[in-house]
Amino acid sequence: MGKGRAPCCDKTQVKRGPWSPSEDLKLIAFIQKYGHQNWRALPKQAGLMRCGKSCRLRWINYLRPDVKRGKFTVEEEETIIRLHKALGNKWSKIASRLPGRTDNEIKNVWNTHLKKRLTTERSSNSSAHESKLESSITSLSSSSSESESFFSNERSNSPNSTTLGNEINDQASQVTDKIEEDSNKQVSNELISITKDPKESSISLSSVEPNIVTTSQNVAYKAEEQLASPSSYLGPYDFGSISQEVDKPNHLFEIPWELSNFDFCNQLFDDDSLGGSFQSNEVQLGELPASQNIILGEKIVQEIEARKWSHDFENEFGLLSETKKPNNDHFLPKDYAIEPEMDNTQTFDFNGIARPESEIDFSYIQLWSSWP
DNA sequence: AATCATAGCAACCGCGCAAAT
DNA sequence: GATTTGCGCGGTTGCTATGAT
Repeated sequence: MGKGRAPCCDKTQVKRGPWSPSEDLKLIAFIQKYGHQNWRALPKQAGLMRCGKSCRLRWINYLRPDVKRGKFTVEEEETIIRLHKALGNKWSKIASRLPGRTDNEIKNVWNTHLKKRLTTERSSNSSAHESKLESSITSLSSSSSESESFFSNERSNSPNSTTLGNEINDQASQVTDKIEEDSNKQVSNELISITKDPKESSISLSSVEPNIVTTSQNVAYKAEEQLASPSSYLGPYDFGSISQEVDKPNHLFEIPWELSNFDFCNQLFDDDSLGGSFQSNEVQLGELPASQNIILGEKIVQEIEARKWSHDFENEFGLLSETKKPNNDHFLPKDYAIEPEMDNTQTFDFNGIARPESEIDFSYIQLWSSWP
């Protein structure tokens, strides 16, 4: 064995392209139980034919329980615009100020919406009459960050800036100078707070940028609310905020919070036929042959599918008692509510096997039921 | 109704830095 | 200290949905 670390992965044997529901499930189940200390080793251990890099990306951008989906709020967009002005394309830095948003998502929003919008506003404003400029300046003074960004850029970047500058009267110049000065101060302060390592920084965000903190606090509060109220938080594919969702398939099924009691994974890992290799977190996953890991992943998926259809069957033939019916049907498509609400103390008997209490939290797992 | 253009977004690629050996 | 890989980041691509003609 030579120097350095082991090779990343066999590029010829990894799957690429869109992730399937079963792959998502395998990844979520594995990370829930074992975490992701080593992305390189994870795919093999989880039974995924994916590069570790791909797994990391999928987890961070899509499957993480705290990832926030849906349209960006006006406050978030303004924050992005401000931070982009200060930092440029430092998407991860910007994302760090927007809890629940990923750098990839922010990057996409910037490239598809914000950049375009700012360009449009610039061009429309550059052809405006003096009176309109004065009007804009008036509105700028009311601390619209987006407009601040536009205006300061306009003055410095527009080819017509000299001509325009001659048209602007002294009073307007004074106002814009003040705005730019304030804006630069604000940007500088943001830069300080962002570029400093949070662990080392003692700078209070609230002391430098009230608007951003307000936004962040809102987002943080919502995130906390979601975590504190499991029944209202459905994770990445949130039916509760479906009205805010864009470009999402309509047919989803969800694994409700209650399902964590079933912990079929635990049962699978305890299965004697697998040599009990997964009986505790102390087990070295690397010791398990890859083929067995793949079998484990497949079994997880199969069991979820079986549960889903079992439930559908019960619904179809009226075998589901009223007391067992889910109380969250209002946000779930009828056909895809997998399991009824369960007594937390009862163990789930699937195919005659009593299930132990769960260690894995599947509460936020939702999957596309129809995959292209 | 069919075709084409555009928008939106998930995923991949390649690079640089940090860390492991 | 040199070598090699892991990880994270920013840029880019390509697929899908939607709108326009």
